[in-house]
Amino acid sequence: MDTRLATMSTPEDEQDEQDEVDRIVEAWQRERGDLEVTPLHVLSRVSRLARHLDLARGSAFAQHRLEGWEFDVLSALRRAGAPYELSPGQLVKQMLVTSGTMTNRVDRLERRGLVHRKPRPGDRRGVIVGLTQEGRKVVDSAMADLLDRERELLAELPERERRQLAELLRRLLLPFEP
Amino acid sequence: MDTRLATMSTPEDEQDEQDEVDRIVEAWQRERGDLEVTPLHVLSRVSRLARHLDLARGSAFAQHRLEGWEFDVLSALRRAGAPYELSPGQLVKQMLVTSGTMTNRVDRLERRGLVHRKPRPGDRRGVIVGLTQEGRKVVDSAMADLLDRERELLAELPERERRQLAELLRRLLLPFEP
DNA sequence: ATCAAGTATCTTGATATCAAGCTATTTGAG
DNA sequence: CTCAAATAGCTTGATATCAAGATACTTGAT
Repeated sequence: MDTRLATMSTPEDEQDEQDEVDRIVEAWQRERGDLEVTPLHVLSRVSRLARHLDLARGSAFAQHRLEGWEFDVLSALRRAGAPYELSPGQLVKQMLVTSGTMTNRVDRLERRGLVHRKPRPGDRRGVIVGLTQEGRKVVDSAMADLLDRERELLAELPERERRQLAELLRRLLLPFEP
Repeated sequence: MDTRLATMSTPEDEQDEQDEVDRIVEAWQRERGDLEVTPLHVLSRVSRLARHLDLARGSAFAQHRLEGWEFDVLSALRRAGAPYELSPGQLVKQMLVTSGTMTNRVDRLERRGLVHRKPRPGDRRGVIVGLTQEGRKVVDSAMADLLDRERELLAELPERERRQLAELLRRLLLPFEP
């Protein structure tokens, strides 16, 4: 199959080449002409980009011996501000994971000395998770590296388009998190 | 905290309210004024939207008793066109998973009668994975439901903005998949 | 004062995933 | 023709995740 032909046949003449999603949409149109598959142009790209981003994050954190999910927990505590403490329940809400998952994450981070648990004063059901000094050091340097890596990925787009993109994504996101 | 105040203080006066990412960026700016955290405006939204999309996909597939990863495999076979066959290696390349993962996925789909394996003619190392009739029926109806659900999510944006968004995402994606 | 309902966290069992390595087969250099 | 390297798919062991439910405590209605 010659992709140059396909490029010629697109309605708007973008100078850019096809990406994987363009090929997927084309295949669906060939196979199921009866379906309106254009939503894939936006949402499949969101999924695929998130997947690549996840892999990039993984490599940015590797130097700090951190998994992506470990960073997520530490950074939530870090940006909460001094004294860098949150309950497991608050962490669960921010990360869209189950409580069992969070128990496991905190267990592991505690074993590595990056966070500590303490009883919550006045509510004996409750626990407070806090950053250790080591934890804060690690998350601060990992965050700097993550931002460097993210800036590289965004280098494709000039400032104006970045803002546009952020605004369009916000509008899709708002129904989920008002 | 009163979010109405925050809305007033944003530099550009968008009529929309804050989303979770705006709050995260604000928190980082408060805690680490020295870091340039604006990349999060795009990339954290991509991650979060992908997560929500994943959950939405899950509920769209539930009626068909399909997991998201099962649909991914079936749909790759479906859009390959008749006779709906691909090698495990081709499936691995399309989905960014390891070969062990794919073996497991195909095993499970085979047990459910949605795909079948057969030896590849002329190469005795090789295997060909193909859709069964049942598999094709299931993926066709699941795809229709998925697109319905995706259209709902995109209802926020008029056609013009959808195209814009797709084009901006393509530019970020191209370096990964030329 | 009592107790049902709600809340906060943890436990258990199942499973999808990955990294690393294994086996069988094909390819290509000499 | 021979054999090292490449390729294709599978196996194994470890782990992060989830769903469901257990445990312990708090709140609120009566």
